[in-house]
Amino acid sequence: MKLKADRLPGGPEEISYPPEALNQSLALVDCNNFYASCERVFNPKLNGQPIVVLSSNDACIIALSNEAKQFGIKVGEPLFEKRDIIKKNNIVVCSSNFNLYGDMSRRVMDLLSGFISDIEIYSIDEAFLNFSGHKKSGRPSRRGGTVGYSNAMNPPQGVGDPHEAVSSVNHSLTEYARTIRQTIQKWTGIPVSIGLARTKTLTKIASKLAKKSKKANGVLNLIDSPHLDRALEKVHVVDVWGVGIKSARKLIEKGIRNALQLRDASDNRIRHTMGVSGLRLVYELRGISCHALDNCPRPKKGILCSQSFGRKISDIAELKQAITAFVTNAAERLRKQKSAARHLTVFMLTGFSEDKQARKKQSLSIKLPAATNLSSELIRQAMKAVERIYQSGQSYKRAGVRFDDLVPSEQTQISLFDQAASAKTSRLMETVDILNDKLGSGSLRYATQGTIHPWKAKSEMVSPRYTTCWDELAEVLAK
DNA sequence: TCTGGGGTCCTAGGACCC
DNA sequence: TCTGGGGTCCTAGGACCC
Repeated sequence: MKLKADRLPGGPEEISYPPEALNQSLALVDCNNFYASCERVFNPKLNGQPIVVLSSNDACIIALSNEAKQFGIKVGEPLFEKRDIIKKNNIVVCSSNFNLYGDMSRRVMDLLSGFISDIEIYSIDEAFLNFSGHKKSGRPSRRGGTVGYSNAMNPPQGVGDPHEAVSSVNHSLTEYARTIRQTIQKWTGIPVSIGLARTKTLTKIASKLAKKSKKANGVLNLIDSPHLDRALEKVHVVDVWGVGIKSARKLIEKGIRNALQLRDASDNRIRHTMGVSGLRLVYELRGISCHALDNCPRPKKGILCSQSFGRKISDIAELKQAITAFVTNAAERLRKQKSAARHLTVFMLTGFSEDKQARKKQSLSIKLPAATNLSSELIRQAMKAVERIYQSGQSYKRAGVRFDDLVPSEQTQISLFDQAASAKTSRLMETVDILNDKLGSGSLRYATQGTIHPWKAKSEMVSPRYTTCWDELAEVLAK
């Protein structure tokens, strides 16, 4: 594909990029060490302490406080490999507590939405904000709010000399970001870093530098900044959003080591090394937006439930119990977003082999006779799949189920013959969902799930669900 | 003996993200 | 002894068609 300067990579050639691809003012708000920070909010004894937070099954380290990072521990490393360092340095170890993190995330995002309506919640601890419309404050946005700053904190609008106006608006944006940062810290206890720039990829870089730099004090504005090139030069190529370890190796081989060199590399070279995604990324580094802000949450395209077992499992009955539980969980989420699946995949993995690398994976994908979100039907199909791929004598350490090819549930085709029975099952599902929502997930279960779960994951060092469970509220002692 | 070419659709797997 | 879980997008290659 030949690219012209004013065409966006990956799109039809006749589409030139829209003017708004060039002059956006975006921000990325990124919570610092989010899980570790959540643990600290309700347990101030942890302030200043090194903390690591574990994945499900207490297996891997998935988050660290700054203090813990200093000991050279990295995200993704298995706990058992770091036991010595943890013990020696009195590092606090927490099992993950997603009830708590999810609720804290909601609080942060609610506050952000109060500041600006054009917001994309990108992950549990990050959101992109779009300030591009600030000169037209008051214009209705797609979400029904207004584009621009909230009234209480409307910054001065630039007037007079256009250059001065831009820099004045830009300055006020930085100040506004500081206000946001202070408010989040004060109201939720979560520290955040904010990066401002023309494209999402550049805001990622800005927020990363904001986090590191003492001078930036948590906010870095790279919009029209004379320091942009120097900033890009500081960022190693593997730290650029969208460059993983595989691409980084290839780029380094070609002498591209930092974000500045990546930005200035030729289109052909990048297209050849990293494909069209790489090209988009490089355009973003040049200030041309290829990843628009998406402020409208869309239904998932696939829904997955998988888990590593607390111990190895070789009994097919136990495997079936686990898979039934996974299907039930994923089907609940499927119905929640009002989708039905046309495709179901069951997979099972052995433990790691002795060379610590290869693990055997068996999987089977089934095209369902009709799109469905009924747990009973999905379980029936999944059980057939288990029977087909299960190998007696094999011991499994992880399994899962995935629904794909999702369609809106009202589009599902039901044969006339099945219509009455299916309507009845749908009503049953609705009731089960309502009750489980009220009484707690898993209160009503299919019998095949069983009542004893030897495959359940470990979670031995979990903190209380301070904000989402009445029995586990934080206690304050008054003396 | 000689063994098209272009198109579409589907799927598995790779790479990446948090 | 002990190696997470939930996603998205892209690509290559096979099957199939004319």
